[in-house]
Amino acid sequence: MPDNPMSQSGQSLLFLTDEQLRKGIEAMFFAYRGFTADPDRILADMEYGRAHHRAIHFIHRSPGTTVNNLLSILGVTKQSLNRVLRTLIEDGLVESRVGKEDKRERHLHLTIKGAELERSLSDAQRDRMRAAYRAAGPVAVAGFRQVLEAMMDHDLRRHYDTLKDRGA
Amino acid sequence: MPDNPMSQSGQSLLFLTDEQLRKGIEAMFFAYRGFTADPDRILADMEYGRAHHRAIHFIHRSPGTTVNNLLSILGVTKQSLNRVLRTLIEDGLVESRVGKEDKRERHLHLTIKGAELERSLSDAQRDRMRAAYRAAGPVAVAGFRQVLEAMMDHDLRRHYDTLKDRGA
DNA sequence: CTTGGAATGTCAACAAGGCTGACTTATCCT
DNA sequence: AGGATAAGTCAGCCTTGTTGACATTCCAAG
Repeated sequence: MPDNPMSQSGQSLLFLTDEQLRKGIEAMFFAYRGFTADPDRILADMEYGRAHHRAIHFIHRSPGTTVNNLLSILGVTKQSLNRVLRTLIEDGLVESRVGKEDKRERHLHLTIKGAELERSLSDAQRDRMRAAYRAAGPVAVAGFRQVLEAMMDHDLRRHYDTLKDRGA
Repeated sequence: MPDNPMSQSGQSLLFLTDEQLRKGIEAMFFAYRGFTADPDRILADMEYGRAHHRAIHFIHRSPGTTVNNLLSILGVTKQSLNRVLRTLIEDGLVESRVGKEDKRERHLHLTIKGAELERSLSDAQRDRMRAAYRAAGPVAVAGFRQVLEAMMDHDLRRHYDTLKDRGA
């Protein structure tokens, strides 16, 4: 069946061509813009940016996480994170509690107000994701996740997997 | 077959849960970091950044494109693009030719030197993409593209489609 | 044919959010 | 007691986004 591009041989030949790979690269670029567009719009009205969104997301995801842990998840420097964290704490969106076991540590939690913002940001982002999932269907979604997971750096993949199954 | 998560009913119930959507969001976040990591490493050694990479990519992709067209593809202001473009032109990676029909326009082309950098950047990025594609397989790749395409903003999707099939 | 508006591209100045490096404070652990 | 670790801070830099003002060119209405 040499004419059917979906045949085994056709698949194995075509999906790794430079042309296919380049389309994948451009798809990532354009899709990521869409992915961040809705939260960005919400944040633009406040004095926050994408960095605040990321911090809020992962604090919500791992309540009580330490600054150090957040640092390695986000992959930024401590100074960068600290600037963001300081404004979030000052504005009463995030609470920093001295560690009970180890008093050097600070455990981060969202306040009610912080959880509200997290909710509105993730609602917006999930709405788009849901529409994309629905349009593409469950088989496509499984493939989407597989490729993304294979694309991650080893270290980030570890963080992703650690978060992955909590509460699933 | 109520126990098989891959059954029709299981699929249609599970792939749109908030939990599934949140995992997709995190997969996008971590995968995008991997996606840009290799070109970023190359660029860090020079005095360029990700913005230069994007400009070079799309000039390579659409030789002779105007500044205005590039602007709407990249979705930045013309001042932002101009700064990047100016350094690329000064360094002899990009050539800007006054339009023949409309002298207000500037048509952009990569020089030999520019094409060499483009090559090394896209080689690095394609290598990672190829490994991910190979690991996930052709069916997953098709799904990956479907979900990403459904996630794009309408305007960006138009640009993506316009680029999509040239030379494929 | 000229003149005014629209379009294209350039320059100047500023802000967000990355980065490095040096340092302090508090705490833990050997 | 003393080194290692967690967090926070200050200073200063770079990239890359922003807005506003401006020059050039085109085109169409008077």
